[in-house]
Amino acid sequence: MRRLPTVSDVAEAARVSRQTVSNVLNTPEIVRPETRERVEVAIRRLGYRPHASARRLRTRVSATIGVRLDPGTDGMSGALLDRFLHSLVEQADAAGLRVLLYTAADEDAEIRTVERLLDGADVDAFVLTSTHYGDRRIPWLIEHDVRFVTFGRPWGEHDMTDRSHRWVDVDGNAGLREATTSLLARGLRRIAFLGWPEGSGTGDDRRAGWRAAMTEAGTAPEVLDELDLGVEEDPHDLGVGGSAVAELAPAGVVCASDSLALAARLALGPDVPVIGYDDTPVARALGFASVAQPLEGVAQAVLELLRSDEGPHHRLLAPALVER
Amino acid sequence: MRRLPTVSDVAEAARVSRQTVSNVLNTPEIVRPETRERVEVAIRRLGYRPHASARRLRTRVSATIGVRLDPGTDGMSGALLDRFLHSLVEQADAAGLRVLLYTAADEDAEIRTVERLLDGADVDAFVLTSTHYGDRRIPWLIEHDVRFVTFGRPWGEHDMTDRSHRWVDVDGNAGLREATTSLLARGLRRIAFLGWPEGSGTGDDRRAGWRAAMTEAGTAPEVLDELDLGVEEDPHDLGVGGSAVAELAPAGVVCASDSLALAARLALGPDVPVIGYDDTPVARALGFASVAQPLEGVAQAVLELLRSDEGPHHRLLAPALVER
DNA sequence: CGCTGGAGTTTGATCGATCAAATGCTCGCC
DNA sequence: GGCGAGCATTTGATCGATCAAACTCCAGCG
Repeated sequence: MRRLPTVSDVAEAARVSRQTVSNVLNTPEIVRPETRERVEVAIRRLGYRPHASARRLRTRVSATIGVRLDPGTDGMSGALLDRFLHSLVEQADAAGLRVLLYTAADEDAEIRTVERLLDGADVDAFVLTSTHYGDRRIPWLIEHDVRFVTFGRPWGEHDMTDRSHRWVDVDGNAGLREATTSLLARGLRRIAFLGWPEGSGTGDDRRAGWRAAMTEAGTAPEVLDELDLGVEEDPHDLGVGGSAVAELAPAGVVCASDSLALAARLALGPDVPVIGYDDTPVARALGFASVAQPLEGVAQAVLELLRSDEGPHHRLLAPALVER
Repeated sequence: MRRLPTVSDVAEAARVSRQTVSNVLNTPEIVRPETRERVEVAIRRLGYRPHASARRLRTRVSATIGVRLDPGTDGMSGALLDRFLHSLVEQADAAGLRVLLYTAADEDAEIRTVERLLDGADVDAFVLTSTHYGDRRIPWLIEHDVRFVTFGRPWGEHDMTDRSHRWVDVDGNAGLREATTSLLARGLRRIAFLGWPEGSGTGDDRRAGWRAAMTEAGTAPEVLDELDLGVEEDPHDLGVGGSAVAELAPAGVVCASDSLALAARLALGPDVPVIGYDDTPVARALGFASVAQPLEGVAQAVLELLRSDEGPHHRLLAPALVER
């Protein structure tokens, strides 16, 4: 394979110095227009492309984002991460950033991996998904002054407005409120909520959205409690959630996930409207409504927060109800 | 942030030269054991980690694999790629390789991206998924002497035994044969096939597996043709496949995908056994059997083919039927 | 006329590693 | 005793880019 052209080759061809070529690439505004033009022609003619590793060595910037690929996500929303990743890579690319994947069995292993990636100058910022209660990675990253953004708010623990922790999240509360409202608008009153047991941040947030909309519509507290179902999600058995919701004989159901919605749908049949969460292919296939996360928007927000130092350090995006 | 230790720092601490430290890391067998020991102690004490970019600049090897994240895969098997990616990253990490993602809108854009990644020494090998009939990327890669492996055989076009194209694939034919045989073993005879219209490599391969098993069991050709359904898959409407398969009133159905299996299942009810393909969460949730691709095995095979120059240049793996 | 300042460009050093060649050392053999 | 072979280690150059400082013009001004 032929030797690739370097800045020096371009410099020679354009009869300028290496540094001027470098300037044309990095700070074109300080180069006189006619010189710049000459260099740009030479770049195109030689098919020059900067050598990323050489640049990284010198600048100590890798322009690469590390993203962890979670092991566990074997649920129905595995495709969710997939779509998010796709948007992220697409937009990162447009911004001249690369996306490097890594995995780790547990948090400690992840911290070691992160250390390795940072020291090797492979990666200079991280995007974390599926943060959870008491996540040990967050304080470690903050303490080591590592740039990162999480997709998911910090539940509990430290202050949500802490500027050292940048995060982007989707407003599940608003999502369920909208879902519930849409059923209320159809004249339905007895709308059940099928979610997970209390204790998970996202789950409780979604539940609260349903409660708010129902309360606003004048539902009595004891009815609300009756209609509120929290079940452990079991990918191998939809029965639990299904039979529980069938017993209530609700006029409609809003759910914390599409797989719960699937359980409800199968138990209740197509005549009782069911609304899921995440708008997975299952929802599309079975034709029930679902709350869709704006993943492109999340990806965009993540990149913006990673790059800027000013402005807000967190972003809460509204999901959209996909009616069917 | 403190300055990271370099080879020179380690060399000084161990009272040897830079090169000896480098040798301990890369070719430990040529270093005298006691010297090696001293250097290793210094490495641990200083917490030294090689600077990946510096090494890449010098060696022109990036130890990074580029993987394209497809845009289209919005079907039910999007999670498939996800699981494959996870295995790949995990195993690549164990082998000291990194995985970099990229996207591209079309094949030409992908070729340009690949060029950029290669020239920037960001990536030195590629893994391509979802190869299709007449894929222009393959000849380009071969011609430019780029190391790559595809997950998916070359359908049609050039010789499947061509050593310049390394590939790994799953034997869908064997998978459907096994699925069909398992239903035959239960005493069922009228087993339908629900797949895509003829013309797709994977689809026809799976169909052929069903045909082989059925023919072996003594099914007459005209019955076979009657039981053979090819429908366009439409994620928004399962009706087409469902009503077609219901009309046949089969004793069992084997399908080319889980979403087709879902359509069959919904149309026929839980009493007619249905077998899907890909073992997605939907199959698990609804409790129908499915042919599972051995994705960890695929990832392992991909890495083996990428690394070795000897031995076979392609690998066909057998899937496993997951009964339920 | 000479001095200052700034825009535009060039020069030399550097990032952290590995390669290629040179050096020192020990051992065996004539 | 001298010499070549072979092992272990060191030295100097290099990969391709950017940084920091130096240099060259030329306009503006007292």
